Amino acid sequence: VRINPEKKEDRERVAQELLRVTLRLASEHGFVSLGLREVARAANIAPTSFYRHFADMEELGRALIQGLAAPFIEGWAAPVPAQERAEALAATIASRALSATGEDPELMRFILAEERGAIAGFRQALAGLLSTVSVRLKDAIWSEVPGAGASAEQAAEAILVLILAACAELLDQGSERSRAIAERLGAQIRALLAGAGVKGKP
Amino acid sequence: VRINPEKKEDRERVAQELLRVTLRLASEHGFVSLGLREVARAANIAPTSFYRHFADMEELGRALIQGLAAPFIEGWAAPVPAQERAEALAATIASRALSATGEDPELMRFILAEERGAIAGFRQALAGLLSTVSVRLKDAIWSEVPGAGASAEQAAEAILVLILAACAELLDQGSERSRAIAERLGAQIRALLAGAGVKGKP
DNA sequence: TGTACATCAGTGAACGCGCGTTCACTGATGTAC
DNA sequence: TGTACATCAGTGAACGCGCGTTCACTGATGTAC
Repeated sequence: VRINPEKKEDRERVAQELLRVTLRLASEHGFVSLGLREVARAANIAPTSFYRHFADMEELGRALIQGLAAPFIEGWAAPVPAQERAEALAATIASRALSATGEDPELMRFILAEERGAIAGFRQALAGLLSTVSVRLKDAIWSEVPGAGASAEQAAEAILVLILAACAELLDQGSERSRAIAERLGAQIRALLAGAGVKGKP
Repeated sequence: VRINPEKKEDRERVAQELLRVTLRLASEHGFVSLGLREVARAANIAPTSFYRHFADMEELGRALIQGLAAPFIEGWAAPVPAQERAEALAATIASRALSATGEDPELMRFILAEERGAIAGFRQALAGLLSTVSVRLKDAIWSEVPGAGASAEQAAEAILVLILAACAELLDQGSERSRAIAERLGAQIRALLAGAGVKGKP
């Protein structure tokens, strides 16, 4: 029994719509407050049709993390040709995260909220995704400062935390303060790297 | 019409019980998922009795922030005799925040979750409470490093962000890793202060 | 001191409503031969 | 090519349930005189 690619596309489109609609509603009331009927209503499907895609809201939440949050976050630390210096990598990740916040604020709100939220499984999943970013940063510092040791990891983790905080502030403050937020983040990152033994531009 | 202090105590006791019970349930399912009946049930009062204390869950949430979160957070930066050095102040705030996390994890979870959560009013209220901590830290840096300028504020805000992230990790990791978390936080703070021009212990 | 009245936290009954879930059905599409 | 069957997303009706809220009442306590 082969599958019609056209029908498969239809099915996928509805599932994606459920995910996007959930992000929109979650940015207003919070994911845990959402009900199956509320989401189905916003996606223009019958409540019972929800079950054709997800067993319940928890499964939908997991799909959100694996299907939308994961590529979103992994994109921040995606490789860039000819960029091996740790400070430049940190600046790139920061810049990408801030841009991503502007491009998909609802997804960013979901990530920031659930990273600190009450659902332990979501916290763990998001921590895992975010750790791949800080690990990449740590490796860059490590290779640049041979004797860095644990301080490379501490610095990398601190930088990621500062980046997320800046994204959270950007979400609330609006884009008119985005310049100030980006500059402050840059200064914080440079201070941290200096403290970890990474020298700035000569 | 004077008020019987004994009755007033009773009333206050029930209200406090509602707040504590809400914190407990919120740490399990998230504040926005809680219903009035669920909270009343856990506090052993009839659903209708809830209205004797709060108009709705939103008002209870505001009381949580003003009544429990505010003194909790303000305690971190409470003055200590003979402690003017910025690095020592930062270490004190960090230590107090980590201890507070161990002593009242449910309140800490609430603060961390709602600081990033979907309710804008809660985010703003908590940001205001937390900013008093970073302002105190900024002042200490400022008075110690006269030429610090904006970098004092940037460093103070970064330190607070790192402290909160450490508390979040402590909540999840359990107390067996508390030593490692505290030491990493200390190293991150020292690195940041060094980058902001604050010299470590001579 | 006694009596009448006011205050107020707590409560049970009752309401209308939206929820999650089940079920049997439709209709479009694909497969077998 | 035509016919019979399989698959499957979508749906409306229906269910039992818990929700938020209103109302009138109780009973303990305080106040007035």
